Amino acid sequence: MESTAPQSPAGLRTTPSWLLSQAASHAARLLSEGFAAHGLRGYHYRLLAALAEDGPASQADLGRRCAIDRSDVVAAINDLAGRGLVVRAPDPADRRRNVISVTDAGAAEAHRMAETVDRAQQDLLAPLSTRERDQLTRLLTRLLEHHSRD
Amino acid sequence: MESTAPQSPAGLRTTPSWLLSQAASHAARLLSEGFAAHGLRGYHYRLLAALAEDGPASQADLGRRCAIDRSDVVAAINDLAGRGLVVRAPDPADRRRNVISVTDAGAAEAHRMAETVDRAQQDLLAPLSTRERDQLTRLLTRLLEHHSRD
DNA sequence: TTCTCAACGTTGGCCCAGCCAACGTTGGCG
DNA sequence: CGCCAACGTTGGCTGGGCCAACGTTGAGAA
Repeated sequence: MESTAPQSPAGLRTTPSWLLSQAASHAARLLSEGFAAHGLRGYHYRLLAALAEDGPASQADLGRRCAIDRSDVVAAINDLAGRGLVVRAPDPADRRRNVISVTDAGAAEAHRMAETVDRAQQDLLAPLSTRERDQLTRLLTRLLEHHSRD
Repeated sequence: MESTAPQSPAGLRTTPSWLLSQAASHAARLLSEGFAAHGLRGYHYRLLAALAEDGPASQADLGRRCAIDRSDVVAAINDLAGRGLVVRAPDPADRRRNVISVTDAGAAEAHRMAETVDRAQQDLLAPLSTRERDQLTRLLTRLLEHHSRD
């Protein structure tokens, strides 16, 4: 009885929602292992990448761009600023706001982390051919488009 | 500038791991909304379904079958037993163990919840054709097979 | 102008899922 | 008999996400 697979009930195991959640959890593990090597987490990268791509922004803006609650942005920016990857400065034009900008070190780190992310994708998709990867991406994109009509 | 999508940096938005996690989170939301109508949660259903499918088992066994930590099984079985969906009895053959069995009410509830799960799959996959659903399932299964070589 | 209301950053807290350590109890094997 | 493993149970920790409240600041209405 030392059988192999300790998974869920058969009924669930073949269910698309279950497959999705399992696959997502493998992906998350790969990613967070990669991020850990940088001493950072997923949301740090999201913020850093958003800043590197679209330029400086207020914390609230950043939160909206990255779908991170503004209260959580505070702590994450503290971390990034503490490492010199990002600078927090009061906005002279609106004293309610802080302007967050990437430093050179931050841009470099963002670039390195992007490579880490790429490697994780390779690992994740290893068993699939290029064509199949495209298929998967296309299907998932269709799903998301449909389900994010607000 | 009231633009529509408040998502992640462009670099991530097209990344398979990101697509997966987003799709999985939609799926999880659909499922947990469905489960909420039964006053239960996902892990309750996993346990109940495993019991209904494969018959009575000890808590440790159940945990292994469903990939739920044995400490979490305790509370979940408490809930299920409190609702009369399940019975916890000492195993006469091994006094370390409890034997958990579904009651008739439990079997009925499991059946109803399975229908709820089915509906959630329909909602989730609504934008895809039958053929595409099969493709998606096949691709995800391949991914999981590859990544769960222990 | 003054009043009112919204947005900002920040603190603190809650919830959910998953994981792990520890304990006393019990069984099986050397 | 003695040791070790498995059991159920308690308690606690982590990571991620969400929400409420507060004092500050800006902007539009009366």
